Amino acid sequence: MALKEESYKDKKVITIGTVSEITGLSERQIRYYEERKLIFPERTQKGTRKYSFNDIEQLMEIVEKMEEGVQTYEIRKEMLRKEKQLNEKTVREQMIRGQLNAQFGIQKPR
Amino acid sequence: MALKEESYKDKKVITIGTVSEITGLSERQIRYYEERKLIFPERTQKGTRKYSFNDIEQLMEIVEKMEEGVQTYEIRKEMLRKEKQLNEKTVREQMIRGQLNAQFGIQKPR
DNA sequence: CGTGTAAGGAATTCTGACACG
DNA sequence: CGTGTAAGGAATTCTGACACG
Repeated sequence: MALKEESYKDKKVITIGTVSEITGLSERQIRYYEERKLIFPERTQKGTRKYSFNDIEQLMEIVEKMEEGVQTYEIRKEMLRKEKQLNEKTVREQMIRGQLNAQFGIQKPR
Repeated sequence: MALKEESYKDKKVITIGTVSEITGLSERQIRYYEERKLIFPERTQKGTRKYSFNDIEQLMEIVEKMEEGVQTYEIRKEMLRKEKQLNEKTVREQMIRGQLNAQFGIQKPR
């Protein structure tokens, strides 16, 4: 798995002006979508927002939904739903892994 | 090839303050290494420097060299040398590809 | 609801220069 | 050579609010 590359995608290093340029959204819009809990930038010590490439992709998706007339609240619900599914999937996988380990896994030496 | 991921690495989106934070270098140092042609940030319309993750990695390497007592001029020479090697390799590969194409490649229909 | 805008302040970035060495 | 710093100006970002609807 390209873990190293992923770290670039998730690192919050981009200022709002640059995000605005890339996405074509106004800073007002970007801050508003944060208010509606659709994106979660980090803050520097002085309070400046920092976004990741992932945030930018998320914003692109939001733009598409908005163009379809979907409201921010609906977009948020959809996000939460998908997150929940992902969590359930992870739990399921870990349970299976746990059972496999119990039967065939490496045991601690006694 | 992970082209999409590479695009994150090469995209110039990070301001000098953030680069300074990540690398531990002062802004003065970062600007100086640019003056010595060791890194090549882009500029916004208003003149603000923008760096990529690649630039940050390059800076990390520069730091190591500097700690070994290597001067910026030497580091630059090394960079140019490596670049030249890469170019020669590419040319060589393309020549081989060209020859293969001439003998076995897809021909334009007559 | 989603977004524009003017307002005032704080933080960021830029350049050219002086300093030390 | 490599880096710190004070200087002055320009551009960025932030928040809370009013506006339209």
